[in-house]
Amino acid sequence: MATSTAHARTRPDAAGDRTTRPPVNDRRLAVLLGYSLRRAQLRVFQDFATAMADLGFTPGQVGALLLIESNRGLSQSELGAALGIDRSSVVPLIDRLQAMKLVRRVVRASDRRTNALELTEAGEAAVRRILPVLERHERRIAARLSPAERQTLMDLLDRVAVEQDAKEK
Amino acid sequence: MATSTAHARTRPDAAGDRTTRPPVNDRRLAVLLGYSLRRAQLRVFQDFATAMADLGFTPGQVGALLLIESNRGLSQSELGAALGIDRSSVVPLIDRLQAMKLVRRVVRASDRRTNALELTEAGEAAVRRILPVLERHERRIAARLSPAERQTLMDLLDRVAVEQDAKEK
DNA sequence: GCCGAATTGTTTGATAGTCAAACAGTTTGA
DNA sequence: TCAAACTGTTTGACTATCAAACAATTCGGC
Repeated sequence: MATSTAHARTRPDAAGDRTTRPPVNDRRLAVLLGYSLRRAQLRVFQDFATAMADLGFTPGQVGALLLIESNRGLSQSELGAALGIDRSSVVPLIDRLQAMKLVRRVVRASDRRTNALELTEAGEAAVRRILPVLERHERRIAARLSPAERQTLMDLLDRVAVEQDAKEK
Repeated sequence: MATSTAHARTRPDAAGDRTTRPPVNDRRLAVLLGYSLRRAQLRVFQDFATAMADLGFTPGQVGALLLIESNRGLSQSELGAALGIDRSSVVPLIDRLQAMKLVRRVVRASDRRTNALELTEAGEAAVRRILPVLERHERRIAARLSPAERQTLMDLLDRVAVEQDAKEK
């Protein structure tokens, strides 16, 4: 799958299926929720990543921009927690966005340890450019779902994502 | 989230919420299917990875073992395609499993280019050890779902994972 | 049969993403 | 006042991944 785009097969019939290519047997994995989850997530992420790459952004950068837009003055640690990455990983991420003139690090007088993150004018413009691309992405991946099914899916996923309440047994 | 386990906050009230810590605002992301998907997948994968680590395996190794078990004589390229990784990445994966004496590379007379992958006795024993752990993992992540809901979730996910039929517009 | 094209496994970089640990500056609470 | 905690940062290591090139082997059209 990942290589199919990289390798341009020239032979007419060898591209996908040799006369009778037996598909790989999944039976041990196919019963697992995590298996379906992984495949769906892979496809969605792929679509998301290429859609954002067209705009010149990585998925992480888009997440950061959208979170800063909705949380002006967010600190780098808070951003990292929200993105699920270490705060030391936030540094180069913001470095890059700052070099692109999309994000500012503002020193706040009330607490000189933290950097309050803000979007610049160009950053807000970038978000406005991102939103419609995001909507098209969403329509694309939910193309085979009715609105009700889409809502059901999100509800069930959120239920799965809930942390187990410290019952580790 | 990832850091919450690494950092042991000792201060009683600073652990989760300073008196009124405003939770990070998600509004732009929370409407996206991919967002729910990512969080659920992260939690499931975490559970899976730690469960398998207890057995001494990485997720990739478990996938390889289960696929070889269900497809005796699989080639490395086919395995890579099934796992969604490049065939060059399969090499060290199988190297490791072979060093553990769980997998054999068999040269087939019919095609001396390919390696037919097979489980050893120890490999089959490993699979037998893995299966119940897999079942417990599955029960854990589906704990908040009824059997019907679990089935619905898998069906919807499989529908999302379907490749878009070459309509790239 | 012959020979160019394709396939397979492999090696060798290169890249990206992540964390852990240590640090200095700053704030906080007893 | 001062030890403990928090913040951003740097550095180093590690993992996972791919791309490209290679030799050995097979295949298909002529």
